[in-house]
Amino acid sequence: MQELLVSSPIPLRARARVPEAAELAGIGWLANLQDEDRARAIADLQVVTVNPGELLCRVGKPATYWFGVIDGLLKMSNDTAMGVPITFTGVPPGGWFGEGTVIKREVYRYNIQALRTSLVAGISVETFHWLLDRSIPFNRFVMQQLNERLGQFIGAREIDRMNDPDARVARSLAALFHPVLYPGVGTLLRITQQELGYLVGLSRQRVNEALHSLQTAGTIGIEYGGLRVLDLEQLRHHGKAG
DNA sequence: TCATTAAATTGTT
DNA sequence: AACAATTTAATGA
Repeated sequence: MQELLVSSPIPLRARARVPEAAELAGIGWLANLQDEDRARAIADLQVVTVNPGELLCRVGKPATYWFGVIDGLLKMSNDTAMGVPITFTGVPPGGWFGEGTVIKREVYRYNIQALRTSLVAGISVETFHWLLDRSIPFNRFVMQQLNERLGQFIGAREIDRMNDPDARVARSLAALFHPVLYPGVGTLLRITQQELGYLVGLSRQRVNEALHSLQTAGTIGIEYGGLRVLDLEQLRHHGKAG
């Protein structure tokens, strides 16, 4: 299995550019804002293409941007004090993260790494706070975001303790298909079996086996370079009693 | 637009 | 981990 290398030829900041109209359309919360607020948000928005293996956030770095995935797939990993990565979460299109640390003006508490070439948008801490101070729709969005993510992290701990690989794959997949946190995903998630292996912590072969088991059960559909959800509730509850 | 080739992804052992 | 089979993307006429 090839290791995901960390490369940084040109700093992300230097590669950032102004987003195109089609890219703005993929940012759901913009539509909630009043015209004036939206204009300011768009004026501050930047996008950057992140290459596979590149780090977007590093633990300990001051939070300067609030990020969202427009296209691609990122991996959020927390390290323990001993440096052993413990929790993994994928961030598919439509997902925004970092609000917790941005609100408190602290340092990032996790690493964010691109699993594949991804297009990531960001607004500055200043604009984030400006919106937080005056826009109720923006506050609603952030609050909902925090609430849903809390539920996900609780679920992630449960997944970590499960020893049935099929259930782990199912529950991790269900998390990626979360309609509120990741509205950009829809019913077809673009992810390879290799990438899913990285997220769940299983070999590609085992992931392949688990996916076929889920497909036979009618829970998902396997497609080239992606997975389609046929029964989200069954995915969510896989491995639960009752 | 179509045919050919290379690259990526999946299926299997 | 290795390999074959399949699907997509890239290339050029």
